Amino acid sequence: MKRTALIGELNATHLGPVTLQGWVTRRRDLGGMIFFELRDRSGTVQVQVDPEQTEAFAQAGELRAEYVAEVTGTFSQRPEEQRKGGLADYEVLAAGVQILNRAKTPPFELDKGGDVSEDVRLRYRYLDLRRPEMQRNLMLRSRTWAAITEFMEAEGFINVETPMLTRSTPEGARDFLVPSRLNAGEFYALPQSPQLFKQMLMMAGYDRYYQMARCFRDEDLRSDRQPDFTQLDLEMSFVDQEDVLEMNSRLLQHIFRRVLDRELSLPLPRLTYQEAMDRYGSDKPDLRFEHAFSDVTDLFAGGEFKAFAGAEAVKVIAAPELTRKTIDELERIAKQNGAGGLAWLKRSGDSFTGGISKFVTGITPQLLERTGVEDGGTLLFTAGAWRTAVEALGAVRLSLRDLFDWTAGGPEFAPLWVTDFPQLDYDAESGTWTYMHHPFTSPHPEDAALFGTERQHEIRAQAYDLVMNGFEIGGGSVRIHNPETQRQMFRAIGLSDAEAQEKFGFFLEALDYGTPPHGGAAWGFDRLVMVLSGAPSIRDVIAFPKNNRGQDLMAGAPSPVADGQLEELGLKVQE
RNA sequence: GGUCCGGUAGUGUAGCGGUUAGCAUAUCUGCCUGUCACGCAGAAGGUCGCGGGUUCAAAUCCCGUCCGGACCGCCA
Repeated sequence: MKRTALIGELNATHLGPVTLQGWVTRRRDLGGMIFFELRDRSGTVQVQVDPEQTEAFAQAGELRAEYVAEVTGTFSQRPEEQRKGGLADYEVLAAGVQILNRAKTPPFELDKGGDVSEDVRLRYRYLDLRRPEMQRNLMLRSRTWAAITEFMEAEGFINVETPMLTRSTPEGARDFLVPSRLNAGEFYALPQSPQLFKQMLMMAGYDRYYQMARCFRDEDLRSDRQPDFTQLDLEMSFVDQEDVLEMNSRLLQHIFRRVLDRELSLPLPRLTYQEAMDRYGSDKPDLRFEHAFSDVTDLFAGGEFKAFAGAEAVKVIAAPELTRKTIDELERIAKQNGAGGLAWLKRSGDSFTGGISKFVTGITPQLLERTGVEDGGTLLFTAGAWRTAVEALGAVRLSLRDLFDWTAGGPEFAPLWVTDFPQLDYDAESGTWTYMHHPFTSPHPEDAALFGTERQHEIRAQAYDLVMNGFEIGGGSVRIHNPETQRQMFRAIGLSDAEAQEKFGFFLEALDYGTPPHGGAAWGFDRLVMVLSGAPSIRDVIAFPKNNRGQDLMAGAPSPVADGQLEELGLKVQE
């Protein structure tokens, strides 16, 4: 290799002859003298070419953006008045400039890449990925991966791979299916997660397992969701919930040290699901700022404002002064998140005006006291069923965060555990019960007796989520290891023993052969890297992501396939 | 499936009933020996996403459609 150093590694010790290779970022041709910037993944340095170097000068005149070039010359300090700090204190005086390859004019200017529409960036992803910002993200991703495996190996976890071609189970997300040529008419499914496999590894005695697992879910995309994504999957035997939380907290601490060079103090804050929902309207609250709700159900109960009088919950959040237009916009958000409306009040001195002010004359002092709203500020209310009221106001809280930059001045990272998720969730539309986490989650021992009773919605699961900055970074649970409890759980979600046998027979069978108590977690690796890097979208930390429609605009996937391919698989595409 | 925002030279944008469709940058040409988002002068570059409608006249108003993004549904 002719290259003597990566550009970003250059420092005072390199003064003297160097050979560098990279891409041309920018050329400044002064006529009698040419400067250009040479860039590789580690950094950028200025190259100076004097006309006395006839050959080099001629070559430098040919350079254009994104040409690949090799420079030999002398790494030197710039004239004193031209030093701009760091690598900009130095420059390379070129003796030779060689064009290694030419480049077409790029479809967008790389140093404006952040402002270019994302479909253009995705179409030319290999150019987008040349941008220093993207290279930083992918290098941070690599360091995060390394920190994880380093920690897991040191903690005695065993890395085991599980199949990518597996069996479709109707639970959870929609499966990606893969037709089987050797078994015409039958399909594999790509794994939504290695859940059952990792539990069987526990049964098999590998009492600490981990894997960086690719997972696949055929659901609609979001800025933090891709159809194929990466999980840190882990599972431990002979542990209780505290053991799992403790180990995972130390893992996060380790990642912070290695990747961000920051000290994270443990234990992490915790909220129960109930508390998180009640105060912040989310099971993944953004705690970089407070702005919790106040409960004012009692103040309105039986009062003259009929919409609130009989509500299960009336919640209020204090906001700065808002225009009617902003309130209307927030109401739209509240409604989209299930609320019937968004009531409001404006504080003027020691009273309220506007909105529902004529209904609150009797309770003004209590409202002022409980919300602490500033003079001129606005109170925003939702009411109704508890979960609807808090979820809608939670969405409003996040809109206010973005509107008023509420995270400014707060901590950059706010990780916490959310615990005690409900075991079961009632789906009003279908009138059925379903699991909240997944059907292998163990209930709290003291709640298990409620299975099959009217109070089964009160069963708390030994399930937990790791939340950071309003994103669910990971989650997991203590699993059911008792076959009878597993059957109870299946019955509770409407699966008969026969149906359970049909869908999960192999798993239930394994459960009967001596299953240790076990529990674990899965981390959304892409999301973790997104939050650590401060990127606004998961797509910014994935090398080749898909757009909102699940398309890879560069490779052109998905695509039609040849008739012959379909035939071989025994498939026919419906017109 | 739904709601909202957007689609105008390669890129980013202005224009919102009558413009030669403006600006910046990139590109090309010429000049320029300390620039660093180099500068200066010039040139080229547009089916205003697509289709229909209203109008004397549509980038602009209306309807439909396609495309991108955010969110709801969905995602254990």
